Amino acid sequence: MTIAGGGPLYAQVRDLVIERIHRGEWKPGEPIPSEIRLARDLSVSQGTVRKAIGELVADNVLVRRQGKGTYVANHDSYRALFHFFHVVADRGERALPESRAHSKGQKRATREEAAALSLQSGETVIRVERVRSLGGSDIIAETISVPARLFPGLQRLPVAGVPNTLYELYEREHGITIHRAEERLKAVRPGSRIAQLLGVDRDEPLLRIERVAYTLDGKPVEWRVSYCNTARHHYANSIT
Amino acid sequence: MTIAGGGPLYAQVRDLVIERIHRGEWKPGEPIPSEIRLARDLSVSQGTVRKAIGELVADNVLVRRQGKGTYVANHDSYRALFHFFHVVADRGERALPESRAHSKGQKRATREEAAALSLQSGETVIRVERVRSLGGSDIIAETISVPARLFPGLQRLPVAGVPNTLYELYEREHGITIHRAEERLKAVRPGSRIAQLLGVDRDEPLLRIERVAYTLDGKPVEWRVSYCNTARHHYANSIT
DNA sequence: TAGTGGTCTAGACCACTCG
DNA sequence: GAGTGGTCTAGACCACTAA
Repeated sequence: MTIAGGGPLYAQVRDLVIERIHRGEWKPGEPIPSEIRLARDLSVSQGTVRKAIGELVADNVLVRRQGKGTYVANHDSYRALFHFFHVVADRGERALPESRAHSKGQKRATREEAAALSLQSGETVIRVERVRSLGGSDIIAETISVPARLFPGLQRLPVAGVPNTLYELYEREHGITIHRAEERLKAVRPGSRIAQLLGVDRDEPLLRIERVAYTLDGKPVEWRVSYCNTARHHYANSIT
Repeated sequence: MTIAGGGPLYAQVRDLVIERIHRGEWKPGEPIPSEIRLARDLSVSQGTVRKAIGELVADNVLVRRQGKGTYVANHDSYRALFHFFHVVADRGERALPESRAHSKGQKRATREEAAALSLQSGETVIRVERVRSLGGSDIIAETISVPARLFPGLQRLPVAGVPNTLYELYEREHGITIHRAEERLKAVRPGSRIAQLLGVDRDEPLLRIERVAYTLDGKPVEWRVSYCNTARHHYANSIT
């Protein structure tokens, strides 16, 4: 272990752990070897392994459970709900939305999609359109685009089979873990199609949320544009 | 040091450091004692001090500078720009806005202000209204409310003297450090006053940003409602 | 009781800053 | 060269989990 590329030992250990997770050697929800075991295998001290793991825990890649072990984080509904979904009712509890996909297809990437996802010109994307509701009201209309080449088999999934929490699907079926995302928000007037889907007037202001989602190794893999009716809901953000 | 209240030693050290900063014993921009010095004074090992300081660095309370020392973080324009100000031009560099305050007064808190700032009924607030511009265009109209009791002397500041980066003023003049904030975003139609201030039509959708800002010890000290013209700008958010 | 993560110590050496 | 933070080690003991 002391021979590998530059940087401190703990950083090399950390990168090795990331590498093994990324290669699928250690899968989401499963435990990784104990700190003592890893230290012995890599010929470093437990403290060094501990520092490496500590960084990955802070970064939501691993989860420690005292007395049991250290696990690869898996992105269940709870994480999806509190981490990536920021639309909340003005009054009432935070809740996971219902989803109803109404369109799904494989197309050549538009210029916007190609730019957001760093695609070659002419690459194909799988595009899903759906409406999400909270407390029975349709609140969000969104279009989701992913590179077809990264999601083999997804094109054969029927529209009705598109799950509510897509990031779980990406992880479970395609081994792709969404790790971070960048969002851009604007207030806009809806086009006629969006207005119809949400049942609002053409002059009702909507919150437009554009999101690019990235994997653990920093590659963009999903582009999403959501139009949100914020009459009785809002987008919540914590700055820490 | 081994006698104090519950919890691990490093947590007690961490809380003690927070306490000394909060009491003004160690001020923003100044160095705190070295790790070795602290360890000796508190009769703990350097490793324990190091862990305590590490948490505070991760939390943006302290800043480490190798070879020099550990400093209490100070919220200069740079931090204000990249940490708390999220409105960015669609094209072009990230930039700090210009500000022009046009109203300032001391009033009884409205119900909304009292709720946001946990005020007693009848308490007074200082209220500032201003317009912020980016690249020469007026982009944001906002109202800022703070409890008068926490900002003595602020009421005597003339409107023209309201600085661009208020959080620096809070810290420098009143010893109040803004540590975190909660924001709620909506798309709305502007009222006539806001429309006039920003020079937009009454049916132009605006992004309404409501913010409550908190001190290091978790008390709300500022309430801010901003209306933002997002025709050529957007609100940027990173989810990590 | 065995195995895991969590805390704490003591000491070594390295990298950086500054006088 | 003295002082600071940064890395690494070795070992001890505690707290929690599960068989």
